[in-house]
Amino acid sequence: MVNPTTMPEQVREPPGSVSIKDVARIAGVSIATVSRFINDPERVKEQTRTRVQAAIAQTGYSPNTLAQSFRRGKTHLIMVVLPSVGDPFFTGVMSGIRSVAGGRGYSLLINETQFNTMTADEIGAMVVSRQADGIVLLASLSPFGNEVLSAHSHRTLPIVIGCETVSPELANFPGVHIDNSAAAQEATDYLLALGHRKIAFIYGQQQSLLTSDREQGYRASMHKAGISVRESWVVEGKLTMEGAIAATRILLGHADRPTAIFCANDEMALGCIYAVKSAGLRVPEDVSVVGFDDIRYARICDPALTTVYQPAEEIGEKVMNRLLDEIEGGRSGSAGAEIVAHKLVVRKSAAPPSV
Amino acid sequence: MVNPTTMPEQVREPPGSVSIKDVARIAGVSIATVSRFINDPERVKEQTRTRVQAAIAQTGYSPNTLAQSFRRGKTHLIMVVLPSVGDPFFTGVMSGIRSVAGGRGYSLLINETQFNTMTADEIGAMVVSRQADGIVLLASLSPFGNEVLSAHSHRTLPIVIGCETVSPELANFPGVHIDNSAAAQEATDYLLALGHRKIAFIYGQQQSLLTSDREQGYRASMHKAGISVRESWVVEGKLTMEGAIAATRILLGHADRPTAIFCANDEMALGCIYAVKSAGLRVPEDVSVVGFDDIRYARICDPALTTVYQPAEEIGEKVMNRLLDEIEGGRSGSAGAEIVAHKLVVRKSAAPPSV
DNA sequence: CTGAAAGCGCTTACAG
DNA sequence: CTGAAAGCGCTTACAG
Repeated sequence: MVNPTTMPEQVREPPGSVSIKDVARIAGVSIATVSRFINDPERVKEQTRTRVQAAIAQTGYSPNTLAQSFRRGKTHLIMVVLPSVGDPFFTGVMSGIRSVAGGRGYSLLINETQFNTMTADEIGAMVVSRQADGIVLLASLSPFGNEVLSAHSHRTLPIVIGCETVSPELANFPGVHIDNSAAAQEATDYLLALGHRKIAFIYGQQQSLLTSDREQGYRASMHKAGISVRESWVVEGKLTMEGAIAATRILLGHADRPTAIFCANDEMALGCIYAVKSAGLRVPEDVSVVGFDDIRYARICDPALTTVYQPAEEIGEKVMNRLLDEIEGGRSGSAGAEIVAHKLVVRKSAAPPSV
Repeated sequence: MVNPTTMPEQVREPPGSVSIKDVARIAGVSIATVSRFINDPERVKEQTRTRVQAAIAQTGYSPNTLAQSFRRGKTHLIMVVLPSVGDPFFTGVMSGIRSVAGGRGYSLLINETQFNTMTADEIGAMVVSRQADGIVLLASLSPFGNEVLSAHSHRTLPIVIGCETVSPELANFPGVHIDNSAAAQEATDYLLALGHRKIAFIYGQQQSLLTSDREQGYRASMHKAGISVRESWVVEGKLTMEGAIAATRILLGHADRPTAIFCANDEMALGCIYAVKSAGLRVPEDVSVVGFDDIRYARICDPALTTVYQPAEEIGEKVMNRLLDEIEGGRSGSAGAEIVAHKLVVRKSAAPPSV
C-alpha cells in the first residue's frame, strides 16, 4: 500500500482516461452541469462553477472531441484536399483558407492526394463519413467515377472546388478559379506578339483535366494566329520539375526546335529553364519560357519568370467563405463557378526570338 | 401525394442520413448483423450477407466514421503537424510518412502551424481530444509552455518528433533527425577550407529552436578555426525567402562585407542568391552561398546550390514506423532521438573567395 | 450464425 | 440553476 501522505500533491490522471463523469463525481455535480460549464459557463452558478473548475484542474480533464462531434453531428473541421503538401502554390491558397476558417471558428485538416487523381467517390466518402463538415477540393479529380458527387449536385455535399478545372458533370458545384483558358490565351498571345511562331506547350498529366483549359487556351491562341500546332510540340510534363526537364529535352531534341515553351505551371517552368540552360542554350535569347501560377520562386529564378499570376490568397478566402456559407446556411449555397482575375506578369524569361 | 409508381426505381437516401438501423430494418436483420457484415463479412451467413448487401446498396449506406472511431476509441488517423504546406522540404518527408502509414492501415491528417511555434499544450490537446491516434511533429515548438508534453514524457502521448530540434524538456521524446550541429559544422568547415574567413550566417527565427543547432555548428566551426564571429554577421532570415533577401541586403551593406553566407535552410539560400545577384554581385565569385536541406530546387537554381542533404524520405519513414510501433505496442515505444545520416552536397554556389 | 442489450462520452430538451 | 434521462451510431461480449 502506498502511504497517501507520500503521494504528490496533485495526482493528475493521464489525459484521455478521465471523462466527464469523473469530473462530475469529484465536483459533486451532475454530468449535465459539467457539460454546461464547458459549453456555456454563464449558465452555471458562480459557486458551482468554482467547484467544477477545480475538478477539471485536478483531473486534467479535456473533453473527448470525438464524442462531442459525434453527439453534435458537427465537427467544425474542414477537409482541404490538395495534390501535394510540398507545392509552393498552395502557400497562398492555404493562407486565404486559413484566415477565413479561423475567423469563423473552423479548423482545417489537410489531405494529400499525391498527384493521384481522386475519384469523386473517395471524396464523397469523406463527407459522408462525417470526419469533416465540408470539403475544399484543390486537387484534380479523375474524370471517371464521379457518380456519387454528381448524384448530389443538388447540393447535399458541402464541397467547394478551388483552382482546378473539373469534369463537366461537376460544373454545377460551386467553385472559385481564374479563367484558365483566357489566361493561357493571353500568355500565348504575348509570345506571338513577341514574334514567336514555334511555341511548344508542356501540359500536366494525360489523365487529368487540371491543365486542359490552359492547353485549350494555348491552342485557341495559336489557331487565331493561323498557326497549326504541331503535336510533337505538345508534351506531358506531369506537373513536376523532373517531368518538365525530360519534356524540355525532348522538345530541344527536335530538328526544328521551338523558340518558346509555355509551361502549364511554374514548377514545370523552373525545370524547363534549367533544362534549356543545361543544354547550353540561353533563356530567353535562344528559348523563351513562360510559366503559370506565379509562385514565389518565379520572381527570384534566373531569368525572372514571365508567368500568369493567380490570386491564390483571394481564391482561398472565397472558396472558404462559400463553403462555410453553405454549411451554415443549410443547402442554399450558390452554385456554379466564380471567376477571379488573373494577370500576365511580364518578367525576363521571354523575349523576341533571335532568329 | 406523389404517386409511388412514378418514383425512380432506386430511391437512394441522401448519404449521412441513413444509419445502420435503416439498413437492418430493410434487410430484416439486427443492427449487430449489419455491423458484423461491415467489419467481418465472413461471420455472416451467405444468404444473410446478400440481403444486407442489397440493403446497403439500396440505401447508399456508409458507416459514420465518427461513431465508429468514438466507439472503438481509435481513429486510425495520424496527425502530421508541419509549419507550412507550401514548403518543398516536406514533399519528401510526407512521402516517407505516407508510404508507411498507408502500408500499416493509417490515414493522415495534416495540420499547419503557419510558422507559429506551437505550444506543446496545443499539441497535447490534439491527442487528448482523440482526433487522431498519434502525432508526428515536424513543426517547431515554442520553447515555453511544454508542461503538458513534458508531464507525459513517460510516454503516454503517442508522439514522434521529426526533423526539428526541440527544447531540452522534450529530449526524452522519440525523434528522428540528422545531427544538425555536425552538418552545419561540416558546411562551415567546407567554406573555411575554400579560404573564406568572413562567413555570415542567416538563421531562422529568433524565438525558435529550429535552426539553433545549425547556428551552433557554424559557431563551433568558426571557433575551431580561431575566427571570432562578428555578431553583425549573424542575422535573422525568418526561414522565408523574403526574410533572407532582407537579411542579405543588410549583410551586403556592411563596409566589410562577408565573402560567404551560410543560410540555415535552402528556402533562405534561394532568396540570398537572388539578393546577391540583384546587388550586382556574382555567386560564387563575389559571394559564396551555402544552404541546408537540399530541396528539389537546390540543384536547378543558378548557380546550383551547395547544401546539406537531409534524407527527408527516410526521416518520414522512420518517424512513422516509430510512431505506429508505439501506438500499436502500447506504451513501450523506444525513447530518445535516432540520428540519420546527412551529406554535404557540393555544387556550384560556393568557391574560393576572389580576394 | 444471429439477436438483445449494454455502453462508449457527450449534449440537450424536459422537469423541477 | 440543476439533475435525471434519452439518445447520437456504432461495437461487442453474452446468450441462444
